[in-house]
Amino acid sequence: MASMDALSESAEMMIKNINELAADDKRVRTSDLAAKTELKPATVTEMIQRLGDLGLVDYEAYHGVHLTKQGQHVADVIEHRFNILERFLTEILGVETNEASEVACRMEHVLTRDVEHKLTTFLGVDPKKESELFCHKININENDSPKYLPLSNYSKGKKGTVKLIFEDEQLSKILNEQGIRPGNKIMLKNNDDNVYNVETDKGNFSIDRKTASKIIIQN
Amino acid sequence: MASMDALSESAEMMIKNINELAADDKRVRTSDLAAKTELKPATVTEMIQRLGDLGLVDYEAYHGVHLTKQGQHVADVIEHRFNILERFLTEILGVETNEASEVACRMEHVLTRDVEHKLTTFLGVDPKKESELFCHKININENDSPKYLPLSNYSKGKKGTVKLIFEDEQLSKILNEQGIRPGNKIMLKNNDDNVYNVETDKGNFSIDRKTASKIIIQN
DNA sequence: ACCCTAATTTAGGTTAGCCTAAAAAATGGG
DNA sequence: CCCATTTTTTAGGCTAACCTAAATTAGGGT
Repeated sequence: MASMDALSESAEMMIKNINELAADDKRVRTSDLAAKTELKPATVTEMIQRLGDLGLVDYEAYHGVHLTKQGQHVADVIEHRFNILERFLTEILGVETNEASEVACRMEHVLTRDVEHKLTTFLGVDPKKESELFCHKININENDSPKYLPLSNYSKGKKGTVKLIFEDEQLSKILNEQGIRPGNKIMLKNNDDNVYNVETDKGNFSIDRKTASKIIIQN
Repeated sequence: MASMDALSESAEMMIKNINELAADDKRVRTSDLAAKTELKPATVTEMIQRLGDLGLVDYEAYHGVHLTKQGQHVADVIEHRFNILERFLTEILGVETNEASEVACRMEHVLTRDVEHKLTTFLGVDPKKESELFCHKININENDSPKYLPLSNYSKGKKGTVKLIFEDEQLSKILNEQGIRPGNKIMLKNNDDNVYNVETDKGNFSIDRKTASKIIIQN
């Protein structure tokens, strides 16, 4: 199977265009591809022959092309990458439509699966839907998923980084001064049911359980 | 003047590498470029001769190259594009460093000025600093500043509506319970470089910068 | 000052991706 | 069912970006 990453931008664009011209299951004609890509017919012929050799299209001389299952998969991935990039550029950055679609069309060829997946998550699309595009499931975030726990749930000796503090400003300020502020590393030295002894870069100190439950730590 | 957009990825990479090897004002040697780019010396010679013809480097046979003012400008733009792309990929999307830097290295060549500028604003770098790179100032975002910004980029007292939260389910859930969920209104009460104090309908709390950068607010 | 080695360039080859012009195949109207 | 027109392919050429091998230049040691 021809790996996606091996394909040139030109080859990927050709596959994309074949896909976009394929109404029903009809074969796509050389001249239509030439018109859409703004390439000369001879160039298109050359390209689709190469894609045929790679098993990405079913090419028959004088009778156009049709995406193979493999080719269709490539087209789907590229289309999805284009869509999320375009959405990111317009919805998040506020780039004007035409420019967004040009830039997305260049960027779609250099995304990796992981970046694609994370950008998809960022935009709020169900990543499960997306990952169906891939034969073998990807579980990118399974191993490295951070664990967020309230300090009150931490076990002795565990180290982590303060992530959030749910509290009024006053307490926040006090904790702050003791080195318990979002972004700082702390370590739970030991605790009993009511008192949590913590080490921060400012030294050691103790917190009651209720307060500890409002300090969220990421390990 | 050779327009940036006319340069191939290879040519831009060569300029980037010349820039990175240029200590003080010393001329950069062919062999050092060959080592860094993993190209053969003959290929490097060919390239830098072409860049010389374009007026981007000052090439003297057997005596290496030096970026011209024009070439330095190209290098600065590319470096900046790389930096913001890398920051976006790691800080916002959470892409792992090595992969982020590879992807950024491919994407840096297809960004437009407008996208570069808007991404810079999104990441919270002073766009004035950036625009010094360009001979003629661009004021793209002065009127139409993007509607969506990470919380980390908000200014004190500013109110907005939570739009997206990019994070794993666990953190999402925690934020949710505190009133930080898409659709809810929040207000940034104040912040310093690392800690953001936010008011929601559930009360006040504090967030670290990295987390704040993943909460996208619409004003 | 001279020579030897390392660095560099030149010469010539390859491939992908474009082109034009000419040849070949399909197709449809009479 | 045939041939004129359109479509497609083949043939041959070009450039950028890579390569190897051979020729050339630079520079340090004696």
